[in-house]
Amino acid sequence: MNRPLAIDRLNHILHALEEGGSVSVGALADRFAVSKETIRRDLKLLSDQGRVSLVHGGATAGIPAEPSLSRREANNATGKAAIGRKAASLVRDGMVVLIDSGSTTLFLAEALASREHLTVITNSLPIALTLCRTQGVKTIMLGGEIHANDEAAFGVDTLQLLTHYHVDLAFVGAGGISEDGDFTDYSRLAAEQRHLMLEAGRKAFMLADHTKFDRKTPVIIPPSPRMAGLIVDHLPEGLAATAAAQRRWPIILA
Amino acid sequence: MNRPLAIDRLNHILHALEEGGSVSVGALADRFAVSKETIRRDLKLLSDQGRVSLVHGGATAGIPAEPSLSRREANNATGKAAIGRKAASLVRDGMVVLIDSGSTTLFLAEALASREHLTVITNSLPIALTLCRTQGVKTIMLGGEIHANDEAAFGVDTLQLLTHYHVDLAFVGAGGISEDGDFTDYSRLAAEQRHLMLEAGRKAFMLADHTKFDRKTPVIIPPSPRMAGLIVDHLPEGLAATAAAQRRWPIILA
DNA sequence: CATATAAAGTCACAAAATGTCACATCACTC
DNA sequence: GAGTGATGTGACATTTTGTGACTTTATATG
Repeated sequence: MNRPLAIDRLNHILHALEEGGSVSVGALADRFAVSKETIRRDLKLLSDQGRVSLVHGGATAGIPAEPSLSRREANNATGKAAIGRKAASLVRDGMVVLIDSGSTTLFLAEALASREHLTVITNSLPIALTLCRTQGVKTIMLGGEIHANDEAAFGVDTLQLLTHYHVDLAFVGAGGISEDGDFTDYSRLAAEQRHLMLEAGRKAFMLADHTKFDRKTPVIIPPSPRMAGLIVDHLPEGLAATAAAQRRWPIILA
Repeated sequence: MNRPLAIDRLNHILHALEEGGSVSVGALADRFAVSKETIRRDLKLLSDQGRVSLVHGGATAGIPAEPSLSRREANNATGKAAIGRKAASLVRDGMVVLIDSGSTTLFLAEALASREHLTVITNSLPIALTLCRTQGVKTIMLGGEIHANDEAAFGVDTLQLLTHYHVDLAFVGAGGISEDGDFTDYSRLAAEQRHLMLEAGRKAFMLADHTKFDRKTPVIIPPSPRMAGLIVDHLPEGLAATAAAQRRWPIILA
C-alpha cells in the first residue's frame, strides 16, 4: 500500500488554509484516508511552528476570529498596502483607470479615495462602494454574476461590458505566478476576464504580493502587449525571477 | 459526522456585521443549519469579548441599536422595514427576483438574506454585497455608472443589461407618487430604468413608504401592465388614494 | 392602557462530536 | 531482530450542540 507522504498532507493543509481560511480535521482525514488522530498530529506540528492556529474541530490561518474584512486581506496586509500605494502613485488626475477585484487592489482603491477628477471602472463591489462615496471620483461598476469569494462580478455580462471601455491604466491581480513567469488564475473564466482587463488599458500593471510567487493555479492568463509592469512587495527569487527578467516589462518594487 | 467549524460561524458573523450592521439569530441558524441556541451561544461569546452588541432577535456591530449607515440615514426606518418584510413574503424559494436600489429595497434584501435557492438581480451595490454573502442566493449585479447618492448603477449599460434578464418578481422604488397616482422620479434616466425594471418582471411591485405620498418629482415613470401591486406602510389618503383606486393593481399594506 | 399572543431568551440536561493519551501495529533501517 | 518513526485503535475526558420546559420581551389588539 502506497501511503501518501506526510509532507504532502502538510502542504495541502497549508495551501487549503490560504485559500479557504480554515480546515476541519474530519474533512482532511477523509481526504487523505488517514485517521483523525494523524491529522491532529499534523495540525499540532504546524501549530508548534506557528503556521496555523488550532481551533476545536480543525485549524485556521493566522489568529482565529481576527476582525478583518477577509482572510486574504489579513494575509500580508502590510505588503499589499504598500503595493496599493505604489500603484496609486502611477495614477494622475483626470485619468480613467480600471481596477480588478482582490484584496491588493482594494488597498489601491483606498489609496485613490483622496483623489479628484478620476474615473474608476471596476468589477469589485467593495471597491465600487468605497470609491462612489468619494467626491470627485466617477465610478463605473462592471456588472455580471457575483462570485461570493471575490465579492466581484465575473461572467458573460462582465466580459461584454469590458469591451465597451478603454482606459489609461489597468490594474489587475492574479491567483499566482508560475515558475515560468506566467500569471495564472483559478478558473478559465477569471483568466479570460483578467486578460481582457489587461487589453483594455493603454498601459496595464499586474499587482502581486510575494505570497503569489511560485504558487500554481490551473489556468494561465494570456499575456498582453499592454503589460507595462509588475508591482510587488518583494523581488521574486529563483525561477520566477529569471523568467520575469526575460520579459519586456519591468518589476516595480513598492 | 463532520461538523462544520464553529470558528467559521463566528468569523462570518463578524464579517457580516462589519458591512451589514446587524444579524438575526433565525437567519444565522438557517444559514449554518444549526439550532438557534447555538447561534445565541456564539453571539453571547462575541458579546463577552465586546465585539458585538446583543439585541433582541440578533446582534449589531459596536454600539447597540445603532443602525447601519444606510439605514440610519433612512427616514421612517420602521415603515420601510415593514414594507421590506412584506415584499419578502411574496418571494418563494427558487424564484428569480429583481430588486431596485433604495433604502426600502435594502430592507427587502436583508429580509431575503435567510433564504435559499434564490436568484437576485440588482443595480444596488449594498444590496449586491449583502446578498452575495448569503449562501444559497445567487447574485447578479447590473453594472453601469454609479450614482453616489443611491450607491447604485444607472445608465446606458444598466439599461442594456436589463434587457437581458426576465424575472419572476420585480421590486421597484420611486422618488414619489404624484397627486394623479403616477409614480415619479428625479431624472429621465432613472425613470426610464425603473420602467424597464417593471417590464422585466412577470409581476412587478412598487415599494413606497408614506413619505413618498404626494411628493412631486419631475419625471413620470411610464406605467407598465406588469404592475401587480403597490406595497406601502400606510394607506394613502386624499388625491393619491382615489387615483390609485382607479388603477388595476391593488394596494398592499405591510 | 391592559391584555393576548407570538417570538425570542434562559436554563438544565442529554446527546454527539472532538480531543487526549497510552499502547499496539506496521514498515523500514541498520 | 532490535530500534525507530509514523500511524491506527480504543478508553476516557472535554467541548460543543440539540432539545424541551419555562420565562421574558415585543407587538398587536381591544
